[in-house]
Amino acid sequence: MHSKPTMSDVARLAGVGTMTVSRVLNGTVRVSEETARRVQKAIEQLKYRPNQLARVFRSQRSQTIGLIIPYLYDPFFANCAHAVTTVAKDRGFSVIITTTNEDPDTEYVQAEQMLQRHVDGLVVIPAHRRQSRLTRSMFGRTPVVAFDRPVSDPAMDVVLVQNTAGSRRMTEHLIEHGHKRISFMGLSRRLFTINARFLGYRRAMQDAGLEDDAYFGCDSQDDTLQMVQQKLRGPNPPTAFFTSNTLASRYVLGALVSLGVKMPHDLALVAFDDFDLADMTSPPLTVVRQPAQEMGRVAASLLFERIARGELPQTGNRIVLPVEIVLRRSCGCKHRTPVVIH
Amino acid sequence: MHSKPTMSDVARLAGVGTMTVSRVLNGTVRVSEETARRVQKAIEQLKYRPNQLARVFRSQRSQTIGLIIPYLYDPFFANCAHAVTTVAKDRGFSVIITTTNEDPDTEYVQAEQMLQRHVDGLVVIPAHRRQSRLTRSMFGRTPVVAFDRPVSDPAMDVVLVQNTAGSRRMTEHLIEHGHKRISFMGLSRRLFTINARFLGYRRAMQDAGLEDDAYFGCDSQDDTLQMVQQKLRGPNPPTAFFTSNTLASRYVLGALVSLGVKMPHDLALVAFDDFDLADMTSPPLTVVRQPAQEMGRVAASLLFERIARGELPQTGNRIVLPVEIVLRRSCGCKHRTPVVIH
DNA sequence: CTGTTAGCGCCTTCAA
DNA sequence: TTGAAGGCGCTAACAG
Repeated sequence: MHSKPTMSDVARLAGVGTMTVSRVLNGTVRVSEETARRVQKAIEQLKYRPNQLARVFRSQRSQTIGLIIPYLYDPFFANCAHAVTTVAKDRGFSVIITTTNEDPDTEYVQAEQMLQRHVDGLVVIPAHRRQSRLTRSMFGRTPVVAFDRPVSDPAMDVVLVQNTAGSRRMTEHLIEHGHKRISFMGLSRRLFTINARFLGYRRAMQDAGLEDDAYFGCDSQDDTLQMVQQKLRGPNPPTAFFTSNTLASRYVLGALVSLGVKMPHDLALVAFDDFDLADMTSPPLTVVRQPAQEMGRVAASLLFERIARGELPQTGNRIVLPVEIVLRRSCGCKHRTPVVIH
Repeated sequence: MHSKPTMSDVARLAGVGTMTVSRVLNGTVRVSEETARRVQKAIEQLKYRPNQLARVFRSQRSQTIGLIIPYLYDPFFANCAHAVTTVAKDRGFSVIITTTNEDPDTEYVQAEQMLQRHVDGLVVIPAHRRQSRLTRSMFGRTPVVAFDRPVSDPAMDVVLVQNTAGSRRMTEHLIEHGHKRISFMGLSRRLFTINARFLGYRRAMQDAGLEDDAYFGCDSQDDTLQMVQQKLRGPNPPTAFFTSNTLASRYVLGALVSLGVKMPHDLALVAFDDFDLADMTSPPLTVVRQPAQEMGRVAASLLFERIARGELPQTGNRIVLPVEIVLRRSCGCKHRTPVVIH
C-alpha cells in the first residue's frame, strides 16, 4: 500500500487547487457550494485526513499542553491529572503526560523535551521545592502553571490549597475535643505541603498554649511502627495523632491497628488528605479533604487563559483553594454519617 | 524578542552548512572535531534547541505513543497508565494521554485525533466490549495494543489478566471454608472483566454442585445496600459475598458495615482487585490481586516491539497475566499477615 | 568530511 | 471565488 493521501491528491481528484481544499477543510473563507461538494466527495473517496503534523509544523502551535507530575500511582496526583486531561479534551487540546518520580533532573529533561515539541503550555506539579530546577526563564514565551506546590519564581502562576489553614483548623478541632498532646506525623519537612501543614498544626498548638511534637520520617511501615510505639510507651504519650498525608496515614493506621489500639477511645487520629475508603476504616477517619480535581481544573483553566491571551504575567497569580474538614469518627465525634465543614 | 534560532542561524554563526549542524546534532556521520567544536559553540551561544516539530514532520515519526483509558481517577487504570508512561519515558518516547469515560464515541474521536497526530503506536483500554468502535482497519499501519479488556478484532494484540481462573480459585477458597451460599456482586455483565469473573465464579460453584447467585447492578451505595439487605433477610441468606471489582467491594463493604454485620464471623467477604488500604479495613480483605502496573508494562513493551519491527501481526498476540490470591482475614482465614498464593 | 538541492504537507500571501 | 508560489525547519540523497 502507498502512503496516506495528501491535500494535493484530494485537489487533483476534485480538479481544484490545494488551497480550495484547505479552505473547505477550515472554513476560513467562502467557497462556492458546488466546488465544496466536489472537494468533500474527493475527501471521502480517498479517506483523506489532514496531516496534523504538517499543520502543527506550519503554525508552530501544537494544540497540545504538557503535564508533568511526580507519579500516577498516587491517587491524589491521578485525580489532578484526570481533571487536567478533561479540561484539555474539552478544548480540543492533546495532553502529553510525563512522570518525574520527584526527580528534579528528570523533571528538567522532560520539560525541555516538551518545549522542543512546542507544547502551547505546561501544567506542572514541581518536584520537591528546594530542588526543582524549573525557572520561568527556561520556558521562553510558553506559559506554565504550577500547582499543588509553589515554585520559587514569582513570575509563574501557581494553584495551591489551604494547607496551613486546613491543618490549623483540624488541629483546633482535636484541641476542642480536649486533646493536649497531639503528635504530628509526616514524611519530610522538605516537602512543601507537609511543611505547610506542619506550620498550621504548630500555630494551632501554640495558640492553645500547647507544646508541639512532630515526627518526620514516616517512610515505611516499619519506621512508623517503631516511632508510634516509642511515642506511646514514652512519658506523656500523645492522645491524638495528626497524619499529614495519605501515606503517613496509612502507616500510622497500620501501626495503631497492629498495636491493638482502640480508636477513638484510646487515641484519636485525624489525617490530611481524604482517600477512597477512608470511611471504611475502623473507625471512619476524620480528614482534611483537598479538592484534587478542582485544583487540576483550575490550573488547566488558568493555563488556557494564558494561552488564549498570548501574554505572560509579570507577576504570576497565586490561587489558593479552600479545603474541607470531613468529620467522621476517628477524632472522637459521633456522627453516624460524615459531617463536612467548609 | 525574535523567534527561536534555527539550524541555519547556527550554521551561519559557525560558518558551515546546515547539514553539518544536523550531523553534529544527530551524530549520524562523522564530522571533524574542529568543525564539531565550532558548531557546538554556536549552538550554546544561540541557546539553540532543535525544533522537534520540524523533525517529526520531516520523518513522519513522532516518537510519541497514544494512551487511551477510561478514567484516571480509578487507581487501577492510573497504575496501568503509570507503567505505560514509565516504559515510554525509558525509550525516549512521549505519551499523549486521553480519557474516554467509557464512551465509545469519545474513544473513536480521540483515537482519530491521535492518528492524525501520527503517533507511532497506541495502547488502549477499550470502552465496554460490545460498544467499542475501534477496529484494526482504522489504524492503518499504526500498531495498537489493547489491554485489560479484549477487542473483537483478532488481528489486534491484547494483554489481559486471569479473570476467570482467578475468580474461580477465589470461589473455591470460599467453598473450602465451608461456604455453600455465595453471592457474586458486580456492576454489569456487559463489562468484559466482570463477566469473565462471573464465569469463573459460576464454574467453581457448578463444579462443587452449588447454585450460583449473582447480582449485577452495584451502581451506587444505596442500590447495593438495598440488595444486600434483601439478600440477607431472604430465605437461605448467603454466608459469603464475592465482589467483583473495587467499586462493588466498596459498596458491599459499606452496606455490611452499616448493617452491623460482623466479618468474617457472621459473613465472609472476598473481592476481585486489590486496593490500597484493603488491609486496613476491618477485617482485612482477602482479594484477588491483579498486576496493574505489570499489565501496563507488558502492553507498552509489546507495542514498542511492534513499532521496532515495523510490521503488523496477522494474528494478534493474546497475553494473559497471572493473578495472585491474597489471603487476609475477611474470608475466614486467620493469618496475622497476608498470605499470597501465586 | 562537507555543502547543495529538494521536499515532507500545509497555509499565508498575493495575484487573477 | 480561486490558484500559484513560497516557505515553516529539518534531513535524505547526492555531489564535491
